[in-house]
Amino acid sequence: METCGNIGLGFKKKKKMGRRKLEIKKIQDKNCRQVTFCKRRKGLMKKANELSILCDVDVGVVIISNNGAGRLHEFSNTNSVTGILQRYKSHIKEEKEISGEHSKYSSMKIGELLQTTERQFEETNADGFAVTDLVHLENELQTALIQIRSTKVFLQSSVPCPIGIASF
Amino acid sequence: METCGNIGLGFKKKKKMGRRKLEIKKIQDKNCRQVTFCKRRKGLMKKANELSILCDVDVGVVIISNNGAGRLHEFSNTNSVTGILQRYKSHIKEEKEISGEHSKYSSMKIGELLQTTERQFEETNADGFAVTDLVHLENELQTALIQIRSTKVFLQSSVPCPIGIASF
DNA sequence: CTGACTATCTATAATAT
DNA sequence: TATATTATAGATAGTCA
Repeated sequence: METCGNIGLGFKKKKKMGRRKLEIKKIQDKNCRQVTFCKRRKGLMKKANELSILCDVDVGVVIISNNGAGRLHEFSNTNSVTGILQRYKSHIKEEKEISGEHSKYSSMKIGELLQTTERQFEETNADGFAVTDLVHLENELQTALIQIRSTKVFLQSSVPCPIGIASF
Repeated sequence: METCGNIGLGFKKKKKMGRRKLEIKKIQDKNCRQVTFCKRRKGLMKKANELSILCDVDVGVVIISNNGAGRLHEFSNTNSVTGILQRYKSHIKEEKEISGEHSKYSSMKIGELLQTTERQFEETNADGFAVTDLVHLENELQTALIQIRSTKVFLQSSVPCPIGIASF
């Protein structure tokens, strides 16, 4: 058996060899790539968590694996800028629960959501801007984005879209 | 001088001591926290880049430092889900160039943008969903989000908002 | 803030289970 | 697939420039 890394040596395996230097390029062996992905993903998340604690900063990490399903992995210590990714994740999870129940947002039609957002924006504008209103708008638009992305994914994969917008 | 890490030993400095184990909690000494932030941020970005190459996956990292300005640092090897953060970054950069010029989007009023998006969505719907249309919608909404976040930041910092929406 | 230096700590490649 | 092991490559704490 050859090494599965990027060294390209042809030697046969020995028991308990330690790590060897790794060239940074795509790992060709599929199995080894998966093992490395599992390890390094875990390591990256750990580093991100440590950085956020040690230095008191907000950190967000997203990883999307191409292997077939395009699975999403993420770390986030906060809910501000990276909050959209958390919501994205929970939305995907929600879709996988093929129970007929939908959240407040996923069961709303996108067109309605846009109209509501538009109306709320104008109302907000009449009284001048308020941060809380903008936060609300932000959430609305993020939700619309999530729905659009979901729809896009389902169209691309030719799978029936389970959320409310199918009724358009 | 004492060590500035999280060890809490009271010994005096010696020349060229190596690293010592670090407890994962907020580093109290401000200077040392900054140095560690600089190092570990760099390390995290490197790891993220390596992971994306070695394992052929999409990786996005965002770091927002609280220290005063709330600066944004990021890594992204792709433009898909994390693309919004890249655009966010470039938008912030653009704002810092206080030249009177605005991009196509930043000079558009949010209300107009929402109406345009709404209209485009309905037109798209008439012919059924198309991925390219959804991509376009996605971009529109992301831009609206960016503007809302910008406005929010400027409101919170009590600084005049330089982009087009101030005319509302 | 960055950039070295160096001793040490930590992550992880190869491998086996 | 995920985890365990072990030797080693790589990251970095403390420090100075």
